[in-house]
Amino acid sequence: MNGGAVIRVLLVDDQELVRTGLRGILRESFGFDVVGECADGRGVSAAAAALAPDVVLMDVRMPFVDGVQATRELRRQDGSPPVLALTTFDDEEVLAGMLRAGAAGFVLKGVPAEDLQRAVRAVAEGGAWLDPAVTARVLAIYRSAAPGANAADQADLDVLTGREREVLALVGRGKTNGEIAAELFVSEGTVKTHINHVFTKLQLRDRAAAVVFAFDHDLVTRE
Amino acid sequence: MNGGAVIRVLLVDDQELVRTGLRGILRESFGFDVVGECADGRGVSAAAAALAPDVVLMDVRMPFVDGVQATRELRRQDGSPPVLALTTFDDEEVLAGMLRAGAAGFVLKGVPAEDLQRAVRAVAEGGAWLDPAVTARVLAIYRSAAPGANAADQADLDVLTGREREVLALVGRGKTNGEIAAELFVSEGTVKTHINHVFTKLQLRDRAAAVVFAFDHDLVTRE
DNA sequence: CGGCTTCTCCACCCTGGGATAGAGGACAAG
DNA sequence: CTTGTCCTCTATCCCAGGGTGGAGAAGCCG
Repeated sequence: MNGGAVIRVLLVDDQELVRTGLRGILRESFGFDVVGECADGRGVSAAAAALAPDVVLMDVRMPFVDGVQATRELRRQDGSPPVLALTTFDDEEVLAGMLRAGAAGFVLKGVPAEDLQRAVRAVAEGGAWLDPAVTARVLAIYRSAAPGANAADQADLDVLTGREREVLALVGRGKTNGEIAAELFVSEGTVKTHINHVFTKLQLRDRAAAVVFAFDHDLVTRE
Repeated sequence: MNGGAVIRVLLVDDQELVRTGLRGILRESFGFDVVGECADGRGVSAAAAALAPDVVLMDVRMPFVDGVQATRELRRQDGSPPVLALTTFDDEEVLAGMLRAGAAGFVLKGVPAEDLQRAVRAVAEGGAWLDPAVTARVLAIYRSAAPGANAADQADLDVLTGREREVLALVGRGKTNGEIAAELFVSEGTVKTHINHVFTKLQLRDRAAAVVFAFDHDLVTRE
């Protein structure tokens, strides 16, 4: 997208002063070009479409349309530039909101100029950037959801045979016995047998409980 | 723990050459003091207890006891120093393993010396640090698990009445109609009525599908 | 007031799913 | 070869759960 050339930046912040500051910081080190500015979230999508920036530097708290909304809207269009979120306070809700809205990075105002430049560059090149101040919280969430989170679950699961695990996974996705039978090319009776074994081994009452179990143990991937 | 004073570092890496390099980098900028070294994961806990470092710089791939194991063992003791993971390749499994083992940071070998110094300092001071190269993947996981993940769900849920949501939440926890009836002090027939309404409104086939729905929409808290 | 929603309950019917008790074949370990 | 595990399939029995249709009470709102 941008082969070592100048990085085109779109600034979005309601305060003129902040925009001026950002402009200054980006001009300090060559390699950046502020191609446009918006004073609030309205029109960001249009500006991005017209100016084709490599990255959008987006404030969070703004009048009319805030950064979260604007980011969500922008990211809905494909080919849209990545967003680097910019905010003064690292509120948990704001952090989660921006990242979930599709922001590729998150920096706090008041970081050294050099860090900001690095963040913009990282995001513009398709990477991600997190301000060290918020990394700890993101990590905490990551740990509770990271792949391999079910290390301890093995203890429960390894009493099951491979086929039983397979069936349980399908039960966990809400399938009926008939569907499971069709999917595995066996008779419905066989499915019932496997399921009964699963129930017995895991002390589950019915398939609803099995679905709960499957989710708790990450046998199914969400949505 | 360390009021602006020198940061005491314990190096753990099987390659003498790497340790030498790290020593060099840390000596470059004053403020660091390498108080000890280990050539593999064995003895890290003992060394940490004896030397009381502010941070442990831990390689991942090592003979005998690898970084993940060593970190897990170290972090089990309270008062143990934070661990900064150090590795050459950013394998997903390694990343997840170290962070889940309790590492407070993750850097790739070959980062600029300055970044390494910042990472060590951030972690030593109780913060966290992620190498920009791995930030994107951590963010991806974060997004799928972050608080407020159910913002868009409201659209589906608000077709339900309060009572229906209540019933659905209990179905989602694997309860039978009888149990739900008892819990809500109504007859089982009433529960059936509510559940049927839920099924109709949300186009769910049976209670297993309802459990899946409940989990997908965070109506139930995991475990 | 009359209409609307929500919550509650009842009665009927029918199917899917779960419990139980088998049995045979494939394959590996001992 | 025997034992054991796993996968497959069969054949009952029976009830919780789900479909349908209706109805009364309470509350809200124009």
